[in-house]
Amino acid sequence: MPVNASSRPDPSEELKAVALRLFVETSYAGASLQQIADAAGYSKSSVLYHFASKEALLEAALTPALNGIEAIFENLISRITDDRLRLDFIDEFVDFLLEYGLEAHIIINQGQSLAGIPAIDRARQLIQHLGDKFMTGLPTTEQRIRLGIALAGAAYVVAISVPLQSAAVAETDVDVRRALVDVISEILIPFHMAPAVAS
Amino acid sequence: MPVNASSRPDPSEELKAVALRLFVETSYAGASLQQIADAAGYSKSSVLYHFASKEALLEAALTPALNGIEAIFENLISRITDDRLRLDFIDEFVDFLLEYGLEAHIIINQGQSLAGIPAIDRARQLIQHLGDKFMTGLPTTEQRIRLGIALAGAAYVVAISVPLQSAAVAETDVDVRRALVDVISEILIPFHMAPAVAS
DNA sequence: ACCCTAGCTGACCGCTCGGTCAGCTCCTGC
DNA sequence: GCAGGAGCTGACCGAGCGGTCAGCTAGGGT
Repeated sequence: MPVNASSRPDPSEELKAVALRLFVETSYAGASLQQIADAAGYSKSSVLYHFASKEALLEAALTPALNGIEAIFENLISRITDDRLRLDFIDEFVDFLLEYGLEAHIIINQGQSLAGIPAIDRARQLIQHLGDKFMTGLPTTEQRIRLGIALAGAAYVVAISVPLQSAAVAETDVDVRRALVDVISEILIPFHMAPAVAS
Repeated sequence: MPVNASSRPDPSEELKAVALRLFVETSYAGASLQQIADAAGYSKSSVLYHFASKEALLEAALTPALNGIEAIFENLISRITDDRLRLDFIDEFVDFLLEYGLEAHIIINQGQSLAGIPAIDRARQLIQHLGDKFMTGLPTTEQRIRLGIALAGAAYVVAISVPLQSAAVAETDVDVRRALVDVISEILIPFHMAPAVAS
């Protein structure tokens, strides 16, 4: 057989997926290579055959998500200064979260403790880039909190709700997607208005 | 001297504070007793003299926050069905976050992996209690996501911004508090309306 | 002067961690 | 049919983990 049947998918992909799940559930430090190997049905040695180290496994697991978010951040400035483009941006960001919720969860919640790992540093740089650009000309406390709640809140909601369903990405997903876009848009819409007068 | 001067505060309190910070920065599994002891200026044995185990240290560090949130959840049903009371609730919740941001961060982001530890289980039970009551009669996908983004997003924003300033809880804190209350209220206000028609 | 306890510590324990290595078993190209 | 590499594994390593324990040192009560 050329590729392979459903019995045993690509071991590397399988390991990355299992590792990702455990890194989220137990934290990077808390998930051991032995646990990952057991959960994937391999030996610890086999994991280290496919990936040079635990850190390399993390990097490999995160890389696709990083490439994805980097693509979304292309032409970031123009995409957030124009109201219609900003809605497009939110749209793509939600799509990104739904596809890479686990990766986002790791970067957001464990990024600080994993500083020094190239992939993590790259991710945090991207996030800071986003924050800087988004805030350009709007550096009030409320704006900062608005962005933080919208993006971090959305990332959290997706990360904890995705593993509950895993497969079956049917109608539920459509509902979730639309609700996410609606709520995030609502939170971030006041960005083009005046400095937000408290009621 | 009856209590003690600023030179050496209560060792237990000091250890709990240091442990809390490291549990957030490095995760519970990733923060070793040795690191905690070093950071607090004690030996590992001394930490285990004050707290029977690493788990007991975590429990002791989280308990005040749990008592605080439990008090806020008193009469939860009446506080969220009435619009004015709901605003009071949000008000107190934000105060809680500003005081116990680190504890909230641990419970939200590491609660799953720490299941089995009594204090954590109690915390997760409280959160589920909140979710159940808040959703009563409003079980749409959007409502669920609204609540998740508002509360988790706020908790995240507070948890990462608090350690940056630590002391100096001056005017900045007032700004942050007001912004948090405004944004959360705005997100949760539609809760008393009809089942939320998409635009 | 005495003891006793609170506070703290270094030495040590069993265990698991991430990582190395020699060697096993297939499958493929020749 | 056999050489060779890809895939995988168990045995093993030093290091660090959480936790135990005997013992040191003050200081207060009597």
